[in-house]
Parts: sequence; structure tokens; C-alpha cells
Amino acid sequence: MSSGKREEAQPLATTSPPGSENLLYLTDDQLRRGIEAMFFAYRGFTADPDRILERHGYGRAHHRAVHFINRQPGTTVNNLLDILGVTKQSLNRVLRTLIEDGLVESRVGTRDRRERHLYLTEAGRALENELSEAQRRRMRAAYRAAGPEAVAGFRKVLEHMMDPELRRQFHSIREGR
Amino acid sequence: MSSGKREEAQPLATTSPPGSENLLYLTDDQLRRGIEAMFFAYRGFTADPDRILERHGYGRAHHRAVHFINRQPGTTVNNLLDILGVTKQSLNRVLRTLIEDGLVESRVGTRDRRERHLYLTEAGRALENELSEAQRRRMRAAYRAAGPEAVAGFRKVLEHMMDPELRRQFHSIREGR
DNA sequence: AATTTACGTCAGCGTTGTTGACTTTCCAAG
DNA sequence: CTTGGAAAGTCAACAACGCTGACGTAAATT
Repeated sequence: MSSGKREEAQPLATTSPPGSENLLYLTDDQLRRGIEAMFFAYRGFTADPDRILERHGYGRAHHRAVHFINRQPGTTVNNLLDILGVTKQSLNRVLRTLIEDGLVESRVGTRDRRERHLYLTEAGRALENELSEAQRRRMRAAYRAAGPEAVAGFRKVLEHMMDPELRRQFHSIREGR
Repeated sequence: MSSGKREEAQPLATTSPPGSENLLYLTDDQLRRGIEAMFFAYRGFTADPDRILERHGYGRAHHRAVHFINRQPGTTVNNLLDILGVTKQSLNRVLRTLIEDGLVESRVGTRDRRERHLYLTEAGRALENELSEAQRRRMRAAYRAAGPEAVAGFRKVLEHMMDPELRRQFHSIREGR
């Protein structure tokens, strides 16, 4: 298999465009490099929080919950389920430990008393900040090193990589309430 | 987005730069948006392969193994461990099923008979292509929609997000052998 | 009054990470 | 040549965190 140079080994190849325009950045090899870059970068992206979480006895699922509760204080369980894209059983396990440990407070809704509104406690905010701080530090370094135009491009590509539904949710997250 | 409001809710805030340059893209809020974009985009990034893998009864770990074996045919288990960043026990389980199912071939090393050199079989290449094809399709669409300059920026930021060691590995992956 | 919705929980399973203990193989020092 | 250690790989058991299914309860809706 290894023999030759080109990509001939691919039987179902979709290699070069037939119209053969000058879109070098769309070759299969460039796309593969992008895929690998995404893989390695995501590892870096989660490395710092992972270390912190381990010290506290939590996992990534806890991080995600804490992050989005901080982002939308008072959010309901159902809303969080939509954002995180997991089952309620899975989320519940995580939320239960966070509530037991006093990082998250669950208040029964006033308008609709079936709903539980979630808030970070002081301790919860402290953990969130520790995690976020570490992640922002890395992000800031990457942004700074790459420069503003690169950041704009980065954000643009990421947005187009999302599923349309997730993209809506991404845009529906705002400051404050 | 979020026009007027500040980020006063953070007690331990590291918000605005003291030197107060014009680096809008480095505000904590922009960084948080970037973090969330990464989160949602990665979901999209893995969504298509996940569906395919499920049909075949595999998981993401299988995808990663198949991907990098395809990328570096004849690679050893140890080399793969470095790239994937998991324990050999974890990788071994995945490799075993792939070998049993006839997607991967493991050849004892000639120079050092402790080593196993890994190759995709015809069936393995078929699966790799199916997965890669789906992922490349999404990547291509995102690249095309964002344009060449955005792609360059995307790649630049991702590179700076990697751990230095991972970045070296990223660059050490090449075509052919 | 009946149905639907929001939430919580129990039970059980699969993937994928972990550590610990073991075999086989290689190599170098005695 | 032998021996002891390092390296590559395998087996066993456990934990985190996804999943499905079933059930219960309270509250809103029809």
C-alpha cells in the first residue's frame, strides 16, 4: 500500500475538483489537516480544566453544567438539557452531586412550580471561575498569538461547523438572564 | 452581540485590560464566546462520524485509531499511544476488536519483534473512507462558507491552542510512510 | 376529569478512560 | 552465556458518563 506518493490508495476517492478551480484550501489533504488540527486543539482546549476538575473529583460533565448555569443563571433543567444534548438521567446524576456538594442551588419555579431554576452558589461561582479562568488563559494566549483577523476567521469557521440547531442555541445564549 | 452591558457579575473578575489597549477580541466575554463556539462546533464536528460508527457498532475511539493508522500505515502501538494520549490498555481494547473484525492487521516487527506494526485492511480502509468522507464533507462546507482567509485564521488559532508537545506531533504527521 | 409536561429516580447497559499485575522480547552488564 | 531491567503488549477490574426503559409525582393545560 505505502508505495506511491499520491493518494491513489483511496478507492472511493473524492480528491480533486473536476472543475479544478484554485481552491487549494479545499483539497482532501487540507481538510484532513483541519480535522486533525481540530482533534489536537480540542485536547488542549480541555486539558487545563480537566486537571482542575480532577483535583475536585469532578469530570467534564460537571464543567459543562457549571459553565452554562453560570452563563444563564436561573435556567431550567429542561433548557440545560437542550443545550448540553444529553439525557435527563445523565444530567441528573451530575446535577445531584453538584447540589449535594453545595455548588448549585435548585429553586422551585414561582410561575410554573414544576420547573427547577438553577443557580450557582458562592462556592459554585468560585469553581466556575477557576475553570473558566484557566480556559480563558489558554484561549487568550492563542488569540493574542494569532491576531484579530485570525480570530475572526476562527469564529467564522467554527460557526459553520455547527449543526444549524446548535448554532441557534449558540446565538441564543446571552449575558445576564 | 450583547451591546451595552458589562460583566460585573464576576467577583474575581479579570475583565478589562489595565493598559486598556484596543484589543476588543480579548475581552473575557469574547473569550467565553470562543469557548462556547469551540464546544458547539466540536459537537458538530463529531456528529456525522458518530452516526456512522453507531451503525457499525463502534465508538469514537475506534474512529481515532482507524484515522491515524490510515494516516501512518505501519505505525507501532507505542507511536499510536503518543498520538492518541490514552493508556495502552485503553487502546488495546479498541485495537483488539478492530483486529478481530478484520479492519486492522497487526504484524510483528521484523527488526524488533516486540513491536506490532498496524495496517488497515481493505475493509478498514472502506470504513475509514466512509468516516473521513462524512467529516470532510462538513469541513469542506464550513471552509467554503467561511472563505480562505477565515480558514487560515482558523488553523492559526487552533495551532496555538494545542499543547506544545501535541503541536509537535501534529506537525510530525505527514503523508505516505 | 383527563392528558400533557417537567422533573426526579431506579435499574441496567455500553464505551472508554483509568490502575495494577502479568508475559514476552530485547538488550546490556556482569 | 546468563541475568536483570526496560520496553511492548495483554488481561482484569474499576470509574465516569453517555444511553434506554420504566415509574412516580406534582402541576399545568385542555
